[in-house]
Amino acid sequence: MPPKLPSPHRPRTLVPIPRVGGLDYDVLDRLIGYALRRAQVAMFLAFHEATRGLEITPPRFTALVVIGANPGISQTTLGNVLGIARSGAMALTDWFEGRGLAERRAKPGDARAWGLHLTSRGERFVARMKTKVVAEDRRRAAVLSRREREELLRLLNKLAG
Amino acid sequence: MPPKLPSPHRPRTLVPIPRVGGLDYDVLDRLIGYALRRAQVAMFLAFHEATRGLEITPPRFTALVVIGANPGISQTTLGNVLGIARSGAMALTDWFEGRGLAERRAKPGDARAWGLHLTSRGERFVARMKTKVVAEDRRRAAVLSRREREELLRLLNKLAG
DNA sequence: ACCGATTGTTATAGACCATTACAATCGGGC
DNA sequence: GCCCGATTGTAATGGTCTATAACAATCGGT
Repeated sequence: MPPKLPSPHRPRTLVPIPRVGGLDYDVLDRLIGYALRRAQVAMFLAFHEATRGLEITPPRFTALVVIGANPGISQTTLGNVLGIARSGAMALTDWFEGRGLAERRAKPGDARAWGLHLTSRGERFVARMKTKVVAEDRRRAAVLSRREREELLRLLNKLAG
Repeated sequence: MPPKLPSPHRPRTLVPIPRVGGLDYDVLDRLIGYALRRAQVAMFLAFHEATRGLEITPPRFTALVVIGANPGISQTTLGNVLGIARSGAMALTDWFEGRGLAERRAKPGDARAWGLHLTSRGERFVARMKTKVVAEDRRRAAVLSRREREELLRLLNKLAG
């Protein structure tokens, strides 16, 4: 058997959080936080599956979508949207520029900040990504009825504040 | 102003994922995965708040609860429950032993595996933790009605598979 | 014109987790 | 009773993600 090639990027969690038979979960079964975590890992793995080979992670996906929908956005704002520090937003931006997906352009009226924009290659890439990710999200959520899905979205957003 | 002491352990995300006004979220608003992530971060921060000073993270909490409810469980099984590799389960166990919360005991009938058990100090610690975490989970979920909470739990578990 | 705030940047450190390799032990088939 | 593949715990290593701190350039209000 040939040696396994190292994956170019690895999801941080590789396996779903299982429900081990015959085990007492005690209070965990009553915690929304725990159920949330399990569901999130499941959806994350689906995401990773859908974007296989694209080297895309959830933060990268979110960032690209946000840049695409809000051209000229600053790195600081991008960081705020993602809930990460500015240095992290910068690392993301570097990564995008390194692959020709997005670029920094001078911002008229403020010489400190850059405005972020997708390249045309980035536009195509994001469009393809969105299709795949949305399809996978739908597919994974297909265990729920349309009504349940709407309800879940509503409850989650309420919870997120 | 006195220099800020380094926190003994830092949550990986320090701020909630906000909803930035005037921003176009494009397709993100329709993705369950994204809503899930936002809700999870919010609950995680609440968790971190509730366990302030205890140096407890969600995996540590889960592990201690599971050990408490299933004394004699092996490290490998613990890893499976958490969805992490054996080496990670071992690091957790070391951490617990280092603080006198849990211990490895020889397992009758299998000289390879250890059986994990809470110490009496661990028992008290877990009891206190459970109280705090459950209370905080309830408090945070109080934006939902009882009926909504039940429904959310059901939908999340369905999604997690 | 000055001064506090903001922006991007760099360097550094820490937490978390997987991978790999290894030794001891187990257990089923012969 | 012995052998061999599977399992368990362990140690060493590396990668990824993110925060923190410090810095220079720039902005903007007083």
